[in-house]
Amino acid sequence: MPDSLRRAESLLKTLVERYIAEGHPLGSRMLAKQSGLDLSPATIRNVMADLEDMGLVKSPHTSAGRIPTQLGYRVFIDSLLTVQPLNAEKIRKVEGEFIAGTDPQKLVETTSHLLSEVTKLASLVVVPRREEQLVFRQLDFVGLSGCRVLVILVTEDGQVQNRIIDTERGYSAAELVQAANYFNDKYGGVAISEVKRMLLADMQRTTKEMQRMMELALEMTRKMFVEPADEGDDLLVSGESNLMDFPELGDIQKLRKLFDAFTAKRDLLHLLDRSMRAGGVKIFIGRESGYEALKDCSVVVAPYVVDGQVVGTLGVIGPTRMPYEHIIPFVDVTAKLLGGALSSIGR
Amino acid sequence: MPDSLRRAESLLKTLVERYIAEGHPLGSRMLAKQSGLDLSPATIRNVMADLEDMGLVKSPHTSAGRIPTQLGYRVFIDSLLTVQPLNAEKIRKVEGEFIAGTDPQKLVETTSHLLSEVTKLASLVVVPRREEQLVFRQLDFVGLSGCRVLVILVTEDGQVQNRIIDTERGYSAAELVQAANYFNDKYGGVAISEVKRMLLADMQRTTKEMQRMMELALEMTRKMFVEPADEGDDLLVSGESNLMDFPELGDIQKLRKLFDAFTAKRDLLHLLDRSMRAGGVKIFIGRESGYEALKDCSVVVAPYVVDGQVVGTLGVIGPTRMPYEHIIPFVDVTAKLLGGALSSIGR
DNA sequence: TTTGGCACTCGATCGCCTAGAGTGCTAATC
DNA sequence: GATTAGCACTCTAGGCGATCGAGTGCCAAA
Repeated sequence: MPDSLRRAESLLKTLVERYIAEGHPLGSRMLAKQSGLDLSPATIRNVMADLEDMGLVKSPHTSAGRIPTQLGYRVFIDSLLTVQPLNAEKIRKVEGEFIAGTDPQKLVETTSHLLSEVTKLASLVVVPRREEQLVFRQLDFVGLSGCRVLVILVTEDGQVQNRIIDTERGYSAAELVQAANYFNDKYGGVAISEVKRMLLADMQRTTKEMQRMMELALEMTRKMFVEPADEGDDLLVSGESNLMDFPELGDIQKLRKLFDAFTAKRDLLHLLDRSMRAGGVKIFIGRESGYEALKDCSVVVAPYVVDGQVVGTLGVIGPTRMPYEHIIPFVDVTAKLLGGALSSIGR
Repeated sequence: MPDSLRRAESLLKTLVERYIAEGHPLGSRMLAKQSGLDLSPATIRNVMADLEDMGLVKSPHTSAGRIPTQLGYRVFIDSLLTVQPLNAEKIRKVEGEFIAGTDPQKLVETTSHLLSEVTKLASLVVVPRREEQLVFRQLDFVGLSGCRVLVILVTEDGQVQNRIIDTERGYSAAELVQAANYFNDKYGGVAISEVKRMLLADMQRTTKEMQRMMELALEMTRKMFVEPADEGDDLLVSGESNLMDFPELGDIQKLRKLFDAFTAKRDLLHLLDRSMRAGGVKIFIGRESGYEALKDCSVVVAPYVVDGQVVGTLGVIGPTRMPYEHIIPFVDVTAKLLGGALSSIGR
């Protein structure tokens, strides 16, 4: 019966919409009025019973109307949601935040704040530190006290990483410059991962003639490249405290778990990594994320693309009951804008 | 009557101690047992009435025993507290965290985590970015796409700051190297604030002969140095979620205000700045901090010293009811250790 | 000065009740 | 056969009152 099915869908839609907007369970009476279907509460009740059998809605208790289940949200989002396109003015305003001439780090931070500011949720941005995608540009050695040397690594996209390392012996400023030059000539423009491999190979067959200068360069760069640099990607979170405004997260215990997840980052990073492959916006509802701490939350994320390559992911996290129709397009355009801004730095 | 006064003090001391430990208001009966003074509850009640008159204790309601007031805590800390010295083993363990060969940024982050980890409170560390104290060491220019140049600034203490700037025209790699050399020779070892001043002066009297090379160096460094760099000091907060475990901060509204203060940072920075001058550990109890959001919190901070100069402040923030006798010495040694570790990098 | 005694206050907890919202089922209606 | 009205039932929220226990303040005795 496609007719009664359509009706059920329509009712589910208004139920989810109203629930998202108000936060109260919806009774048959209310739903009859809101639906615009001109049905009596009794009929609505029958439909709701069916929806409950299908696992799309549930009631918190006997006399309390219905709220969507996780599955209900899923169906709503997948086939019932009518996304509100951002109006041009708003896009313009957001675009203005991505001022061109800034370095990647700043750009990513701005994006993170923008996301949480506009959505009033917590925002997540994965900062790509994945070496596979970075291309080596330049290295600098700066002698510090004793045998310590500060190594500064610049990649093609303008990221700067630095690290202090201990060397076997002290080196003069001239030696350091020479070593850096040697290194830069040899490896400039090579992917970091490749540099790593070449270094390892070079270390094996260090012949006498290259010894002098290589020795130094190798010693220092080994520590920089080969030893585990920073634990891979990094995650930027902001607007966490926005989540405290939602009554469904009012339980301090839940909140604590959530905040701990923000600081631990590991699980979240893994979650965001999963959505790197997919093309557009991806949504995890409640337990779909696979993490207990997020069971009352939804995560809306989109990968962003620099020079045709997916390099990172960004998105927001909030209560399951969030205004998806606004959040989804916003996350979408933000990802595109960030990708664009980052691409323009590279070249 | 010094005798009855001593008694009152002793009672206040045990009251504060017990209250810090248990969190419940203390009644006369309980206090009589705990005090070890061999007095009847009735007598205790009289003393408590006096203490209440003095504004040192109060009762939440008529039949609920007494808790310390802000003033009570103050008196307790100033003259009654017996600080527990850290045992040698613990110091050793903490010392181990300050591995020598790391850069300042990492060191400060480690300290921040250590503080919150050990105290189970939220930790605060002011990262010194104050230019007055930084000494210029080296500059690098890395050409990016178009007219964009990445400027990398290294200071004597091994800090690295970088910034992308837009220039008037594109420069060749050789030009960039030359300009950097020129700049490094001229300003190496000079305090940043001094570099700024000299730059401003030089820009005025740019004579022809220096023009060639100066022009470039000036253009780029003007943006780096003269335009407001990063908004001054930065504040590192960690372990915020520890605060959610305290029932006295169980009110979501309060918590929200507190967390907002952490992200806003401005007020906190100002507060920590105030304690830069003072020598040792400084304690702000409740409203003493002057900020509404902190009215139920205490802040324990100590400045840290690098090469004889106070450069920053660190500490913890938690509920007024915190175990001061452990927190205070811990903050104290942490400040000393961080100062020491940072000094050893400088030279 | 200390203490015992006593009246009093107040919060917390429990049980009870009611009002209201909403359901599910059955029988009547279209 | 689908829809609806009617009705009994369930459950929550909130108010009311009683009781209990912890603790105070004060007074009079020791």
